[in-house]
Amino acid sequence: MLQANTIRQEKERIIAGLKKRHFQDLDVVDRILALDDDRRKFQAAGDDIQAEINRLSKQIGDLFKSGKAADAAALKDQVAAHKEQLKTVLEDQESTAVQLEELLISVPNIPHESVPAGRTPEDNEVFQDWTKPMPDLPKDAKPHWELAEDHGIIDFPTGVKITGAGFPLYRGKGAILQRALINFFLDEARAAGFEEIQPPLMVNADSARATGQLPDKEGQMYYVEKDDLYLIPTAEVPVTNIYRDVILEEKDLPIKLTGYTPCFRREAGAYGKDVRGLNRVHQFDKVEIVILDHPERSYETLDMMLNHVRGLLDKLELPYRILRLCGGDMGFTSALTYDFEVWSAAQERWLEVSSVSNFETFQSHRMKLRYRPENEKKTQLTHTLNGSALALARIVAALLENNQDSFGIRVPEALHRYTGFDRIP
RNA sequence: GGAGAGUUGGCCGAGUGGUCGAAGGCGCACGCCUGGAAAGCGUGUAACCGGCAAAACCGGUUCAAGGGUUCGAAUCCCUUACUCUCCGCCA
Repeated sequence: MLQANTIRQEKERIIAGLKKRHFQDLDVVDRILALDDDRRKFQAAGDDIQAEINRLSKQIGDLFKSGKAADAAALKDQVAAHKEQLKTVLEDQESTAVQLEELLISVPNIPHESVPAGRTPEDNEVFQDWTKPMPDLPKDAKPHWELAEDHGIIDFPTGVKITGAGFPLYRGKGAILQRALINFFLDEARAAGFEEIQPPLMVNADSARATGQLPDKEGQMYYVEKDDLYLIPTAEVPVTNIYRDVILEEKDLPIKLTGYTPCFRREAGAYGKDVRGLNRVHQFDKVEIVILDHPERSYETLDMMLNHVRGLLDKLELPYRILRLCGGDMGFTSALTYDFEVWSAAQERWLEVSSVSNFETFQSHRMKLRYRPENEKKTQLTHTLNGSALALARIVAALLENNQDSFGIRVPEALHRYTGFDRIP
């Protein structure tokens, strides 16, 4: 969430940014500034009254001690009058603050200057295209859900029986391939200097709010009412929240974390051929990378994360392209997002497998994640970044489809030491 | 799940109505001492909001969270969360 101060100081930039997002309610900016002014007026008034009450209370104490109870009683009446006054001021301040908070939380992050204009996914900029040849598939090439069934490695119907649609059941080499990919991704992240985290898979509302899933994506998360907990839609939530309400030292930055978790997403209302098989599921595995870094170098860090993901896809020998999301298609909390898409040869479409974003201070403000600059007293908000590195289900879809031949499926070499086999079946 | 005890600053810990943003210790920073270090000595060491664009300074808030009693609450009362101990259950 943006800070009222930032909006006051950089009003023009904020409005331009909101326009780029095609955010409708532009005069929310003026309403925020007006409420913020009110809030500060109420606070100044309240502080003055409270200071007077504090002063009088001290006097009363002194009077009692020196045995002048009658004088004290007169002052008590004064305090009582001030308290009445204070009560209404505090009520006004509180309701103003609540309204201000509601407005602030409704405002999305401001896009980075490099974010392309545009409204829909079609307007996203192809930041890096695939220039090498595409896989040459046999005439009777099959989509991954047929391949998976043929080779008995993913059992969709039994997943439906046990749980419901969108909960795939992996068997035999299919299950091993999952494990192999997870270990491969984790090892690569560790080699790149990320600390491995194994976080809780459920989070409380405070955590979901801090990273921005609440209130924006409430309907996307599975919610356990009895215990008031949410199943995580991504490791980003528990991993970033490690540093909620923390003040770091400047020298501690950057902090680089990685974690594998299953991810749970309700994906309500999604049906049809675009979501068949592994294209969109309610539970999938993902290795996430999270970085907390200094505001001055967060965009270099974003580039570094891009390189990390490129390396993974290169090693998996998958054709991919990178999109720079346009203002209208970016997530609510992000300032700049790159999506990685792999080519799914049998379906002849691109599948999103990674989303790498810089949130600047949007999450850290909600999260109260700060750092103390060297030799300075005042704390600053840290920048937070994260990316998938990588999400499994669609990677598996592409691996199966792109590497099929008339005998089965070839496993890319980088995975052999993890799978223990080089072909399916 | 049942019973009991707790929750105070970066950490440990004192504090049962005013002199408490909070003793003391540890840690950390700076200085003295030293050839250099350790030890010792001294000084300092929370966050947030507002006045204010910033610094100095001033005001306000914060002793798990929220509410209440009181002129005045870390301290008394209520609610909630969490932690620990014992019992029960258990991968």
